[in-house]
Formats: sequence, structure tokens, C-alpha cells
Amino acid sequence: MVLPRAARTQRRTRIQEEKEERILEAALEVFSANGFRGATVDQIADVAGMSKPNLLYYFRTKEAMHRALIDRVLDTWLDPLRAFDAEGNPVAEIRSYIRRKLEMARDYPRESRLFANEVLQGAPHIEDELKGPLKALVDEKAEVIRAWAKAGKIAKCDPYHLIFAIWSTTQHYADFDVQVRAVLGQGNSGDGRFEDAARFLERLFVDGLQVSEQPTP
Amino acid sequence: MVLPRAARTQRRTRIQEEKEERILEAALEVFSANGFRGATVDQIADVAGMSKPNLLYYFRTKEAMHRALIDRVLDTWLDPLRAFDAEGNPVAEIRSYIRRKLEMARDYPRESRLFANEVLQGAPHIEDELKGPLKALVDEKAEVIRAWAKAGKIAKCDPYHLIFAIWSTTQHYADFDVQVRAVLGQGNSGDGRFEDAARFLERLFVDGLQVSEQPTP
DNA sequence: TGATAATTTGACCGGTTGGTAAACATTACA
DNA sequence: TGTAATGTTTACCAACCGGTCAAATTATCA
Repeated sequence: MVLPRAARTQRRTRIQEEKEERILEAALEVFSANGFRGATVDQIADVAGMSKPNLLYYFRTKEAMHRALIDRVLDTWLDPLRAFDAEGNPVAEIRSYIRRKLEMARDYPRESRLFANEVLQGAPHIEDELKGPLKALVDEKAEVIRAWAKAGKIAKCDPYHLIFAIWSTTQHYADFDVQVRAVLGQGNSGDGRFEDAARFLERLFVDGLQVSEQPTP
Repeated sequence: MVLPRAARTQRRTRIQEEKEERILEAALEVFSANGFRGATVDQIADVAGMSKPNLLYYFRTKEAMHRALIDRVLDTWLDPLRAFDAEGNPVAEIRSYIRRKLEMARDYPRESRLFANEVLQGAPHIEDELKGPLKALVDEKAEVIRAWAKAGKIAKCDPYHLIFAIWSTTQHYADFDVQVRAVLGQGNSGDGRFEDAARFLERLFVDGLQVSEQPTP
């Protein structure tokens, strides 16, 4: 038998587990850095440390690899939004969502760039995911936010644009990392910018920029 | 003589002006939608309505086209930040900067995506621009913001991260357009989302989300 | 152990890509 | 108008790309 894994129904062997793992790790590295079209199968095979035909034995096409990667990563990528709790304290929930998203940008920048590349170029491979599960989840959480606003627990605002604002400000530190580093200059070898960003963003989203009315005695 | 334009020093002919214009317009269309590596010279020639060798007569290489495009676009792209006025009213300046950046995202999304593609993939072609002119301009405006904060005209905050936040929230509507549309659902054929975004962002940056202490009589 | 299935490899293929060569056409201008 | 410079096209190339194939190697297990 020479059927590659995708066509098999039996349980996967140890070798399959290991190789597919290595391939998807390499695919994440290469796709996130170059986009789908910019990535080459040779490059992925090289990073994965195997020959191209060997790689294509496990994933028959470049598209199949990309799809498997997207499926695997999208779920965990949306976890922070799922953790958004309707029962919690509104301001605290938003703060911790920002913090979690910033941690993701710091710890999983490749995943962020994978999606950014895709969406930026018109989302040709993940349109269904955007209009389906993503929209459904956002709709659900937007309703939570709307209820908070209605109850006077946070300022009245468009919940969708609030979510967009949190996404964009936090993912910016992953997707535009080189620009952030270039502008901040050297001397930021560590992750200090993430702590500064967290401080700034939590403050921004809660209080805004206007000077708060201090009791003027 | 068969020297292409780049090597010539004499004034450019009418034909050169026209063709280079058409080429850069086509290049913007194609590079912004596919990134540098994803774009093909054939594709750009096609959009420009000329043969590939003809195109390569005006720009000797794909890289030369890309560079010319970047040089041309970067300047206008930074105009809104340059307009940031140290003498103006701080909160009003920030509001109008947000508004201007949103208008750019609405009216020039291709320019935004051109840079986003580039930066996302490590800025291999514009590293110098980021570390040079861009950083210089941001440094200058950050100083203005810092002075405002010090004078108590706006809340104390990190000026660099404030600029990042304005960039990311506004450019999000150009760079992640398909995702924004997918999440908002159909029925957004017009530009209504930009007005909603403007309302939300101006409010966010000025007041934050916390309910403002209303005079409770 | 031996046979069978799973895995790996090198050689290769057709299509695409960025770019070139040279002949041909057009324009500018003395 | 004549001619030299400028502009355009056809044909082409070498490198690269995603993917195939058949043969060789290794793992599995009766």
C-alpha cells in the first residue's frame, strides 16, 4: 500500500504522528514568514529536515498542508475570546482579554502572522472559517458586550468595533514586530515592549487619554 | 541607445511619464494584493496593459519597480503624522489624526496593504525606511505627545504605544478588510463601517470604556 | 525469520517565473 | 524629410516550482 495518510482510516503510527508534527511545525515557520504563495514546499521540507517527496507522502499537496495547519491553529487562536465571561466584571474581563491577547502575540507570533498573511491577501483559503465559526463567536461575545453597555456597566459603544480594536492593537505587536522594533530602536532585546504595551493598552481602553477630573479643592 | 530610464539623466519624455505612471499604478494593485514574492511581472504587465518586455524596459527588475513604488507611496502615507501639530489642542489633534488615518484606510487601502505585506514578512525591502525616516518622524511626534502629557493636557502615557495603537486600529480597516466584512456580515456594501469605526475610536481614545462619573444629583 | 506493509529517496516532468536578445516600429528633431 | 534615439514586440532561456514515479529501504508482526 502506498496510500498517504489522508486516505487511510486506521489509527496512525508513531512515525506518522512524529512526522506530521514536524511538518506542521515547519509549515507554520515558513507559511507565517512568507505567506501561502511565497512559501515553497522545498523550503518547508528543508526546515522539517526531510526530502520533498517524503513530505508529500504525508501531505499530498501544499494546500493540504496549509489547511491542516489552519485547522489546527485557529482553535487555539480563538481561545482567549472564548474565555470572555458574561458573568465576570466587565472592565476586568476586557482587561484580561487584552492581557491574554498580548501574551499570545508575544508567545505565538507565527500563528498571528499566519492569519494576517492570509487575511491581508483576501483570505482565499479561510473565507469559510471567517464567515462561519469566527463570525458566530464574535456575534455571541458582541451580544455580551452590548448587554454590559445597556446595563450601564461600561460605556455605550459598538461591540464589534471594540473587538476589532482589541484585536488590532494587540496583534500589531506580532504582525508588525519589525516595525515596532525599528521605531523603538535598539536596546529592546527583551520583551519589555510587551509590558509597556500592556500598561498602555489597559489604561487606554479603561480611561482613555483625557485627563481625569481630579477633585480640584 | 537602449538604456532604460533608470540609467538616463536627461529629462523624461511624455511617453515615459505616462507609462511609468501606468506601471506604478498596476504595481500597486498587484503588490498590495499579493505581496512582493506573490506578485508576478506578467501580472503587473497585464494590469498595466502592456507586454512584459515593454514593462521591463521602464523598470529593469521587479525589485526596481517595488522600490520606486515604495519611495513614491511612503511619503504621502506619512502625511497625516506630519500634520500632527504641537501647537494645537492635544485631544483635538489626536482625534483628527485618527480621523485622517481612517480616511486613508478607506480611500487608499492598497497603500496600507502594500506596507502591511512588507512589514509582515520582515520588511526585507524597506528596513532602511523604517529605521531612518519613519523612526525619525515618530521620535519627533512622540516628543510632542510626551510634552503634552507632562503639561497635564492629556493623560500620562507612553507616546510610542499611543502611536502604535492609532496606527493599528485605523489600518486594521484596510489591512483586514475581508475579515471586518466577514464578521460584520452582509448589508455593509457601503462605507458605513468607517463612520462607525470613527465614532467608536474617537470615543475610545478620549474617554475609554469606563462609565464616566455623571453628576448624580 | 520471512513476507508484507510503510516509509524514503533520486530522477524526473510540465508549467511558471524573472529576465534577455535582437529585430522591428515609432517618435523627436535638425 | 532623413536619421538617430526611443519605444515595442516576438522568441527565447535558465532557474524554480509543485508534484509524480518507481525503485530502494525500513518497520511490523505472524
